[in-house]
Amino acid sequence: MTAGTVADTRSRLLATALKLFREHGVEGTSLQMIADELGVTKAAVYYHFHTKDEIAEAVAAPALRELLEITEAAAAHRRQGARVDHALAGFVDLVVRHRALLALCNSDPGLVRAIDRTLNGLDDFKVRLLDVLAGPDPDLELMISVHVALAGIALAGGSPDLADVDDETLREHLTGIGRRLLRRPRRRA
Amino acid sequence: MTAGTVADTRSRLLATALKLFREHGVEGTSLQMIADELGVTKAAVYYHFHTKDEIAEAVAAPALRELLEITEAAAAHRRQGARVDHALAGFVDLVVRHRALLALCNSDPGLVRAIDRTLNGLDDFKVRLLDVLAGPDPDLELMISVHVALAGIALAGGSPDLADVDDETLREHLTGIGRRLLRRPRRRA
DNA sequence: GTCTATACCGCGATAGAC
DNA sequence: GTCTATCGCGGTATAGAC
Repeated sequence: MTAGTVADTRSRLLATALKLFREHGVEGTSLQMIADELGVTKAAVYYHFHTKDEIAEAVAAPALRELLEITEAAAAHRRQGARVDHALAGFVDLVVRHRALLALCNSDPGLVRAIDRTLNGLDDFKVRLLDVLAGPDPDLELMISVHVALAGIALAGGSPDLADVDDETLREHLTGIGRRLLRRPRRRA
Repeated sequence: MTAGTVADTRSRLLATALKLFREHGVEGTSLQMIADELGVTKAAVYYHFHTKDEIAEAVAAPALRELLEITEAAAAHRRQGARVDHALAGFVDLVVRHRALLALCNSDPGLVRAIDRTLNGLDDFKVRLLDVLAGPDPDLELMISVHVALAGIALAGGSPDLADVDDETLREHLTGIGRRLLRRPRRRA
């Protein structure tokens, strides 16, 4: 029997959307294009997602959920040093693994807007992560360093110039740079 | 006599556009809104700028021109150390002075897109600046550091979290962080 | 040279038939 | 669950008044 038609159409739709987003950006992709590629009408797309933003959010959701989990897990450590290590390593890893998505965010912030409009997500995550990385009563220098580190790592990860660096190498370098910025220069073994 | 009506309308238009862009973002600002605020019709706006992108470009143009000049001036130094110092100081200064504009870029990359579509600008500038900062045959670590530094400084400068840090203080901290990232830790007097 | 009136077409979105 | 039809608004474009 033809079971799972619903979930199937939904996931086919998401896959198609992601592909088109990567090619044309979020704003540059119309619902019509998605519908045509799927062989249905615009209105059919609306049945599954009531808004273009919802589609963008669904595309970005897995990475965001991961970021939240990493941050919470990091916050659970007892020592501040361990919190920073965990959060930094997790953030770098996330950035490296999702750099295609990040490149999309940078070139087309329609994604960013969609995310924090519908999921109210980015701000919460950012504040929480900044907290964990800066620790209690950070001085101004450290606060600014944390901002530079997060923004710099995320954007550098998504930069087309570094697209052909392999994941492991990029991860190592970004972690090292992050540790220097956050005043934790050396890592054991 | 009523001289300078032309330039006047054009600059009033730009000022109005900038104000509305700051309030609603580039994509969130319609030509109709700009026209209404000025008390003219959409077509009148079209007379001065044939495209919305042209308006966005005109808003960002002064900062971009400055960036180009700084980069070229930096490249003219004889020693690589002096080139880095000049470019870094100039970049940080630019970021700090134009952080309102930068905040706009971050929250609404419509600006970014408009810029490098019409002016073909961002990429050229970025490549040139990366060159100057990384110097001849940079290793991978330095290349990545430069990316992190540029992206991090620009985004941190535009961050709303740091909006109430005064210019001079922000400039000092960003410069210090940049120098650490670019392996030029100490600055003389 | 500067603006108004008017139009076009594609977009995101909605209502309702099948 | 998908379609047709329709809406209002957006950016773009032209003709023509002054």
